Amino acid sequence: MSLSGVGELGHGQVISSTNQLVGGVMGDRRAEIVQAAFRQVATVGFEGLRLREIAADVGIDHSTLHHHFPGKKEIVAGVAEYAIGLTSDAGSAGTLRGYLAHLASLLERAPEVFVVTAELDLRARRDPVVREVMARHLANWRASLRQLFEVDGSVGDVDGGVELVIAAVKGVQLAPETAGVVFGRLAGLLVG
Amino acid sequence: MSLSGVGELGHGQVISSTNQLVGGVMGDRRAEIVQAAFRQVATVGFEGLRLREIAADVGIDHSTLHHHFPGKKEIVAGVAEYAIGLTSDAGSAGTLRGYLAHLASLLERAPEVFVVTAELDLRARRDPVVREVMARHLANWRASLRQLFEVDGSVGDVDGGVELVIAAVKGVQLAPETAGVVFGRLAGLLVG
Amino acid sequence: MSLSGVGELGHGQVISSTNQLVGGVMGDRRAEIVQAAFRQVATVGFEGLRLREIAADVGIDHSTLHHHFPGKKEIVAGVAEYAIGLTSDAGSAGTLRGYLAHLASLLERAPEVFVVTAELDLRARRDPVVREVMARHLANWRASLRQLFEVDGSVGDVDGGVELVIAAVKGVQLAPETAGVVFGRLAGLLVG
Amino acid sequence: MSLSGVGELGHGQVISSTNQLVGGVMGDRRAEIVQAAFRQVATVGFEGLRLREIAADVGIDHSTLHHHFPGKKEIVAGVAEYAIGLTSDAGSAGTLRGYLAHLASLLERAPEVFVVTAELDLRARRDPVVREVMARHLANWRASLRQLFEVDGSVGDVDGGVELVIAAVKGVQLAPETAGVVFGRLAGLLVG
DNA sequence: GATGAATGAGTATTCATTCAT
DNA sequence: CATGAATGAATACTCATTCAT
Repeated sequence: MSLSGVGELGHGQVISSTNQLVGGVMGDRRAEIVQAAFRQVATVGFEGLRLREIAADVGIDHSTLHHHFPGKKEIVAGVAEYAIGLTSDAGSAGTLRGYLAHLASLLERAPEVFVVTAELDLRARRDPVVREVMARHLANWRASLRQLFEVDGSVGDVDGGVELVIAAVKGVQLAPETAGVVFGRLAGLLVG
Repeated sequence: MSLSGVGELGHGQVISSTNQLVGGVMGDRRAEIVQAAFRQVATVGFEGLRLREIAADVGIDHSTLHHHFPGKKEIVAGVAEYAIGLTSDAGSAGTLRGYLAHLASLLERAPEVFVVTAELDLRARRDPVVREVMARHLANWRASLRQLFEVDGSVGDVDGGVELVIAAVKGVQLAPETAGVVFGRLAGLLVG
Repeated sequence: MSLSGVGELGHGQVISSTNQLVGGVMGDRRAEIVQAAFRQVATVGFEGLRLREIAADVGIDHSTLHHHFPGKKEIVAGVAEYAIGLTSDAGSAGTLRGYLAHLASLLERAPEVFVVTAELDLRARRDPVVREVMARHLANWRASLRQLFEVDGSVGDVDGGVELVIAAVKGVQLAPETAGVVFGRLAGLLVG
Repeated sequence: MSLSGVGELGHGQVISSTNQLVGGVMGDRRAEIVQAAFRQVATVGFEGLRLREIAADVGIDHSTLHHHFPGKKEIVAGVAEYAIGLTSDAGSAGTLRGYLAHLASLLERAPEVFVVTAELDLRARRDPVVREVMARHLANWRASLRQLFEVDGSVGDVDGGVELVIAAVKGVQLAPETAGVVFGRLAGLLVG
């Protein structure tokens, strides 16, 4: 994998050629809209997400959004897909310690990714589409982590370890400044 | 401690005589309103919090809310104070293992407390009043946990352990079904 | 007459023994309320007149106002009666020049009296009660002025002179800083 | 000058091509809205000005108003600009007597123009935007009148005369039926 | 007389969405 | 594709008034 893409979250840029967000190659405008929405969510949450702001950010009229997406729901779904795409490539780190270090670095470089993920976790409780996306993501995440534990030759309760890592990562999302010490302690406890 | 009060979160009930939310004994109606708002947030989030719904839940006209609270902001602040009051009595558990067991039980009995806390964590990013309440709560939480670690005679990185527990609890808030295994693993790692 | 009473417009004071505003000797509280309302109108106009502000100014609960006045309409009527009482004693000045000098002085000492009168002139267009009060006041004013013209031995169009004085006074109400020059020119033209 | 435009204040009509209210050619809808608001103010004052009524008068949904104006404040500002535009062409009358005759005629044909001006004079005390518009208008008015006095070869206190005319016009605004006699007397006194 | 709780009609404003051009 | 006009339901908040205590 590569968490490449994160670095290109700048304003107005187009995501990579792998942006198959809603079932096909996404047009430039669609990608721009999703990314603008992503930035909005990172700033004001889903609570403050406004189509007019998204449109203004992209530089088009707000009614033009409906030429690219049927409605707000679909844009939110696009944000969910996009956000998990930015964190889902966990496996390639090789070791648990490497993975945690990678996450800590990402938290520092692009904390908004984790903020949006936290927003999505909450929204998933009410929005079936987001719930489905997040469930899929969680399954992948669990599988990746289990593999990592096995590679590490970790003994003991693997399932518990996996869930603990997931919980710690989620819990650290909203307080990035504690990421270093939390991941450090976690790695110390899990892999010695 | 005692997380008493949690069990009485039922619809329309009045909280106990210790409900000193804003610096004095809160009137019955004010408490009812805050609790109704709390329930609403647990269900639809701050995103979906509507004064009309709160009023309907309490059984009064929505304009009467403004007789008790100046506006929505103050009700939200009341919810924040109320919610942290329900989880802040951590210290009395005696041991870290006991504390985690207690939290697991609470998560099962009253998961909405944790959902609201997660909502508050996100809202704190935009709402200075909520941010202040949550910061105060976090400071107390840290102090309680540090004490718990010392009582346990825990060796090693106490600060890291405290932050790890906090992160794990926050991370588990949104997936209560993993609480048992996560807390079990965590206790196993931290206190042997 | 005497425009005495103007000096007693201070906060909370009771108006003179002639305060037969709505048909009887006005109780202290009623007078306080009317005067507080008068001050409010001088500041924020009828547009911004709020019963709660009046009550707060008097120092009572806003619902208590309805023990003294049936409703807002009646308080407004009281303000109208009170305001014209403060300017209606025109005749005693002896000469037109003296009267105009007197008005200029009053405009300087208590400009709010004229502001409220202007508000009343506009409100009279929509409020029959105020209209009736102002019509009565205008009739008295005309009679007083006509007498003044006759005493002065003024020749020429007396009616025109009277109406011109009234118009000039009304026109100057909202720009008190021009009162001196306007009244000076007017006196020069009318009485040589 | 020409106070043309006044005659076209009828319901729903579009003002002439010279309606440069906010610095450019105003869209038809914006002009319609301002004119409807103007009519409302003439009838019920700023005190009774309601966006819903304006919208109903224009024949659009009340939320559509916000597509053309950010809020009520801006509509009020538009009314101020519009109203002074209807009376600001004073200078072209040639003589003071001609000017006063013109005003008397206008007062008879379109008294609402003067009612709104009186409302604006009062509102200017609380609304900075309106205050600025009215101050500008007053300065122009004074300059026009001074010019008129000079053309007439008027002797004596020109400034006093100008202020007296202004006061008389303002004072007559609320009692149009006295306009004839007041202006007649005024002309008699000022230009013999 | 006085108070606090409650009401309900009303008020500007917001916002996703639709539609004709 | 894109725009601007328009919509209508929703939203927090206001305020005079009523009523039980």
